[in-house]
Amino acid sequence: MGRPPCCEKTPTNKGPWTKEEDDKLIAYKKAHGEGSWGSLPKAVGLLRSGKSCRLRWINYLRPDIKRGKFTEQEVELIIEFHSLLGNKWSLIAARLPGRTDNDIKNYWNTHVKRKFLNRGIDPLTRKPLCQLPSHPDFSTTTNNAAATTTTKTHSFSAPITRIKKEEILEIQKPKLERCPDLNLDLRISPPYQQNSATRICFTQSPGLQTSQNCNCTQDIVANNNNSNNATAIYYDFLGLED
DNA sequence: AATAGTGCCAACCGCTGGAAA
DNA sequence: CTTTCCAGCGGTTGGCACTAT
Repeated sequence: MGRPPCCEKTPTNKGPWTKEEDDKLIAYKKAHGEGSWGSLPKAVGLLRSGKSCRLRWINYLRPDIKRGKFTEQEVELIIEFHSLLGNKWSLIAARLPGRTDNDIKNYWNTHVKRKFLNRGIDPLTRKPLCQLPSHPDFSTTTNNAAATTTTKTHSFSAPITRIKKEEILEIQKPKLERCPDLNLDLRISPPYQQNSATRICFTQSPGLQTSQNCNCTQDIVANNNNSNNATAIYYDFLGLED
């Protein structure tokens, strides 16, 4: 019953790839392009699983892979996209040409994450560690209702808390003081708006030049002149507005 | 020079969702 | 509808390279 396997299950090699294995895989991909990873090892003559071949190709052998250190610009983008997308490494990688999800994940875990932790900031929530339930100091900060509420709803509605770019870059310098007096809530879903006429301006999302592409300001003026109460709300997705 | 500690990254593991039978 | 396979993804690990003592 069910779908038959596309290929035989044979014992496979594990561990680091040899030059010969790489060459075989590259030659096959050059000749055949995209194909079934399941049947590829047998076709190529490799004692590897299709999964292993796919990983090796995507993370290392692909011709468009960019190797070497991440530039400052790339690091900024990673931080920005991570604040927006979370640990969706493949989505972040799709926005950084030549970089793989594995690369980005490794870079995040070995560089950026530690820098957040050094500053006493939870890398995932951007909240001070002392405000997290698992933190020893948490009980001392939970005396008010706001502190005890764990918000799982993410919204772009203002007021959005901002992490300034300088703030993030500053993370590279380890500091001793912890739990800075910052509200670092991340809000990433469209807001609920009672007023259906309210519009959202997305032009401050990465890659768009606000001044060139956004005409919300003019619209507001026009709408106000027409006295129909419509408003445009600006959301800085990543809280990085200077 | 030897050893221990740390950082980095390639590769593996396990899970999930979609497609096929 | 159920079962199975496969591709893709995120988390984790093993081992090499480098640095500090």
